[in-house]
Amino acid sequence: MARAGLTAERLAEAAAELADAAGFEQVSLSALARRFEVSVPSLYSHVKSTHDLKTRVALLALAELADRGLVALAGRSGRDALTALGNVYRDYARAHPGRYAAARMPLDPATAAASAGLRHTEMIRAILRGYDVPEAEETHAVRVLGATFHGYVSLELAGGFDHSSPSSERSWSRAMDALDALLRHWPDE
Amino acid sequence: MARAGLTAERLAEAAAELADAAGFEQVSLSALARRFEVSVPSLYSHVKSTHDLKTRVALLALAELADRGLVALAGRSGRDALTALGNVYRDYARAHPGRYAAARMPLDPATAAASAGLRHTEMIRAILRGYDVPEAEETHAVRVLGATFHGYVSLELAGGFDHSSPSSERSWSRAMDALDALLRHWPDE
DNA sequence: AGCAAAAACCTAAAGGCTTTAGGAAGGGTA
DNA sequence: TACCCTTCCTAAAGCCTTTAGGTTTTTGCT
Repeated sequence: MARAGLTAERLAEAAAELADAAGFEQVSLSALARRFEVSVPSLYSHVKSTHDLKTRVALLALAELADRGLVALAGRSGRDALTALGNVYRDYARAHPGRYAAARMPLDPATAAASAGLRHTEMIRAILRGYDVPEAEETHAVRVLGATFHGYVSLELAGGFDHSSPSSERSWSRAMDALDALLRHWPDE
Repeated sequence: MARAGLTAERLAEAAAELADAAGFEQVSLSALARRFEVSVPSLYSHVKSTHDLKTRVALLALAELADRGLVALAGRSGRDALTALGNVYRDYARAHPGRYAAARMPLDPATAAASAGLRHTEMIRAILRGYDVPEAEETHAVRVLGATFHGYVSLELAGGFDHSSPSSERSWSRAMDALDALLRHWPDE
């Protein structure tokens, strides 16, 4: 019988699509087996476990996000760079909620170190170059920016800002204004 | 045979303990049935489904958090109030990670409306009374504060700030400084 | 107290998911 | 061609949820 020609990469890609369509928690080897018309145990030739599969989706999402962030930051600085990167996260989360959820999955330290996670830190750090945040404060500022980006996107995605005015669109824009103002006037220690 | 004397509330409480000890995803009717030495289907007399159970844990956590927030805000204003409420979220998340995860669970609109979620919004709005944020900007500021609180706590809980200096403790303190500064100098529209 | 109805509990069973064990077939290579 | 590695298979065990339908305990009303 004809082979499906599976690889761990193709499985991760299909799992990412499934996650976006049905939610990250719905990702299962069973679902993928159906999708590729293959028996479930066959998938264990490519992937160690469901957790392994999900981890691959997480790494995929982190890498895609970092790629997009890098493109968005090219040639921009200051407020421009800030909103560009913010929009990358927000747009990605809305277009690929399952992948975004995957990217938030806790990774074990070794996997995390080999992931694109560090590139994300670097990108936020790059934004700070357009502002006068003292070097000793950089990490703090990176964490605050990362937290606000992630927190906003995560609350918005969970529907926290639905059905109430003003629109989330407007609040997001004001959030970017606020972060810009914050970085321009970063408080003294 | 003696009855276990279960109620939906007792189940939710036990589920919350289980969530804190083993993770919110580990919450299951099976585990609770073992815990109370009762058959699994018996639990359906008290709870409609696993989803129902998890929703109850979410409501429990939201209410506990709101209660603590209210106490923390009493008699405080400005920066004091800001850090007090921030610490409530952060401390709760660290002491009760499973409950905190539950509180972030997406609720359907009707359930969300009946939850303590609105009290949370009110508490953050109360903090703004200590600052000169224009009324038309209140909702935006509430969302930014909520996003930063949640985002920071969530990233910290996922281990994002482990194994790197400076300490997360220090960054949290600086994050509170930053939010305070932001509210004192909220940017014009 | 007596008794019926409601509530709490049970067993049985179906169906979905993961994972391991062990075997068969496709495809490349000597 | 013959071999071997990889991909795929069936079988089976173990966990989880949920529904169906029956029994026992408790409650509450007369």
